[in-house]
Amino acid sequence: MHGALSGTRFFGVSMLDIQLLRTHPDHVARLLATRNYVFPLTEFGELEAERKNIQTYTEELQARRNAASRQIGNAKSRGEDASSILAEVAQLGDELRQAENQLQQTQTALQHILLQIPNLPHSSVPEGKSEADNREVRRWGTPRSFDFTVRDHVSIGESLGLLDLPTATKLSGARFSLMTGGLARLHRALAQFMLDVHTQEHGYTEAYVPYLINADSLRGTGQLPKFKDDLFEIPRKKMGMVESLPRNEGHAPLSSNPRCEYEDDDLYLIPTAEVPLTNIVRDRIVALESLPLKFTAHTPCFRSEAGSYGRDTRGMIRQHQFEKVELVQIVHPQQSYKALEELTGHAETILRKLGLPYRVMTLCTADMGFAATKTYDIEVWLPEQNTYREISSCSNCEAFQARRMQARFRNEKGKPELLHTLNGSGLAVGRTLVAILENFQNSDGSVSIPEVLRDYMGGLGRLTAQTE
RNA sequence: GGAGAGAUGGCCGAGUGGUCGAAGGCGCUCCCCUGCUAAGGGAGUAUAGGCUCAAAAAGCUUAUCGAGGGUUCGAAUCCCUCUCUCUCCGCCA
Repeated sequence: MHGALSGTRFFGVSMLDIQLLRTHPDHVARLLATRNYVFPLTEFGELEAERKNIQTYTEELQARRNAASRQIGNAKSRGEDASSILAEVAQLGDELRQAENQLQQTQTALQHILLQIPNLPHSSVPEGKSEADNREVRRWGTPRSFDFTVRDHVSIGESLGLLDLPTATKLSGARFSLMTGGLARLHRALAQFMLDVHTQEHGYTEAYVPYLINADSLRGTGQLPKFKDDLFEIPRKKMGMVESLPRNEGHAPLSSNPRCEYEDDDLYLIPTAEVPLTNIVRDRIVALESLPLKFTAHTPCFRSEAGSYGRDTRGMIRQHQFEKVELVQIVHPQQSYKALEELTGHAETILRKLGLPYRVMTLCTADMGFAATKTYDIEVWLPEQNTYREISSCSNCEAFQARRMQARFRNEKGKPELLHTLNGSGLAVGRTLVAILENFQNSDGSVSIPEVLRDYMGGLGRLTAQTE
């Protein structure tokens, strides 16, 4: 019927608990401010009041119409004359239609606000203004000291003849890589190794997932509608001319659909496997006993990185295409912070096994991603840059994504309840490769291969210029 | 790509304009009965939103039968568009 008015659809895509927003808007605004997000309190308040009025009025009219229609049905089934009720209810039509349109407009306006709001930070997250306020939690490993001049991964890879960035640029453009021989194999070995550790030691279920994904899924995890520019969009070819025919015969304009401005048939290249893995539970009510769900997948990731031109332009640190082994957990709300610690530990395990020094940072309120309530970044030591660089980001999203996805479980009372979702890189493969090249470089230009990877490398102990 | 058939609650499945949020069955929950088990009897069993309310409880109400739109006083049912599933043909790794 009038689906756009349906509460389920409408509030299903809001990100914060709408009740919380209504009852404690000031509190929410204060928390959001710590994320450098200015919540339009006044506008929200006004729209909310308007919504309340119109919705009450609309539903009242609907109730009257429904009652009248029922009477008509009754009368007719008894063979009585219903024309007086019919005439009475006929007047309702215009009024109702108008009210419904108004309600829809208000809902849409409200929706625009709601869709932009990031998640609220957890109380344990340090307040801060920039990444400078992130807090170090722990450090592992000691950066090696070199008795020769350290080189960066580009220089190492190119002099080995295994990394060819100019050719990648010829093939595709800036921010793509071409690796060959032992380096390509090392890259593959890393992904295999990570997957094996997570499936065999950490209890994750390996998944093979689509790399092209729809708008519903991206909305579910929070990439849409706000971060559309960061995505590669694949338009569906519709060659037929049929499309030029009018699609809607009714009066309702297309734009009255609150979702349509970013809803389309197009597919998008996944920016991370978090999207397909987390969306596994979208529109599902899972059994309590099945929790926690733990998935891992090795996938390419595609990012247009529209906002970061000029950062990390050299080398493989920031690419349009890179590989990642992703960890996703779908958990009981009471378990999610414990799960965050575990998941972060799972990612750390990879670095420990590889022997790469790292530190763990708690991101401050200003530096967290859109969907997260709390995030640990794991930063690996890069000797040439003489600093730690992000190699993994592990987040608890609490019910933020679950609310958008309508991902629920049946709780102890048998009632549906929103799940909590977590994700983290375990790890970014390209950056791990960079870290290996730089940390394990030798004075003769070769690179030692970490012990745990040698089985995956056919026993090879080091990459040399001759490495095939 | 061509031709056809479908999409209903946790599951199966009925329902072609009115009292249908939806028969019946299965499952599940509670109660009764039986010494235990099995069988049997009874009751209940969708989700989301809004309003009243300090809150809870409760009450009233709206929406939802793949999605969106239309017709109608009234749509699971009629019309249009889309998505997905199945069968056959073609093509293909």
